[in-house]
Amino acid sequence: MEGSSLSVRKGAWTEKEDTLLKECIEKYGEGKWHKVPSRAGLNRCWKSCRLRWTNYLNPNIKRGAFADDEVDLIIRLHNLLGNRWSLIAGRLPGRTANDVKNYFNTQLVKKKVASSSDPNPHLNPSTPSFRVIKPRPLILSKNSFPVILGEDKKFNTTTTTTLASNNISVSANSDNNISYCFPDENNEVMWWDNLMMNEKEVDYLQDSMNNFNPSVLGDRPINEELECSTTCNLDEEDNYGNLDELYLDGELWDVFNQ
DNA sequence: AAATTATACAACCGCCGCATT
DNA sequence: CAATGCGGCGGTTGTATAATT
Repeated sequence: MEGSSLSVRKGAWTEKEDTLLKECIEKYGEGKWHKVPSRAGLNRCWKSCRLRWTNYLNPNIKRGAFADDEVDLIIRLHNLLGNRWSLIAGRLPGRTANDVKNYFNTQLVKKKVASSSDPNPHLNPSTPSFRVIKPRPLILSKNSFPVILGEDKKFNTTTTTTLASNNISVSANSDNNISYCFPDENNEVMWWDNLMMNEKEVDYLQDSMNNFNPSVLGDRPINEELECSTTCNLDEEDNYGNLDELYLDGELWDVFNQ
């Protein structure tokens, strides 16, 4: 079993141990955690070292109470992603997955249980938005995947299209990598537009607005685990494309024969 | 003031996915 | 293809501190 050596220390870390670990990371950098205990001279398992660094010693960690906007974002992302704390924390600069998980379990679960009359709809289990929206399998057919390109050159309106029976927001970058998300039962897909974009995506979107490429759609939320890519023949006249190939998670879908 | 209970969060554990051999 | 190791994740527990009785 991992980390079960009898001589390995457990429990709270001492200042001395913290110092040794910090010096080790500063010298060798993050990674190669299995080497850290010997390198640092610590009688700890590598997992304990890694956890101590990622959840506590890392200087990038943000301390203090969660701000209102952070709490709101946690709730919204949890509604979308469920208990995928690392993904949620990834959208909260300086916050660790452990922090987010602890906060949610100690602060928000209590409210969730006790607040059916909560005015905040995201804390009220009786509202639809309280539900966790889980990714659904895609079923595509030729007829349901007619057009995904063009439509708005200035990115100032929503670009959606109909895939199968769902309205799914789609985005594509210059490499024809297309991302999409599912709407909730109220057909709302907009709320996390900006929240779900990282700096690279924002930069890309702004760059795209200045130099329109017809194979690019208005940027939409990205589900990081459900990404598809396509190759298309583009009709330059009307900016509408004909789908040639569609890949979902690396698997080719024969969209014209379904 | 002491005992008890509740809370916050640090830390551990087992499992899983991926890369390498 | 199977075995192995590494790194990471989420669930859960442990413990220090605060609040309450």
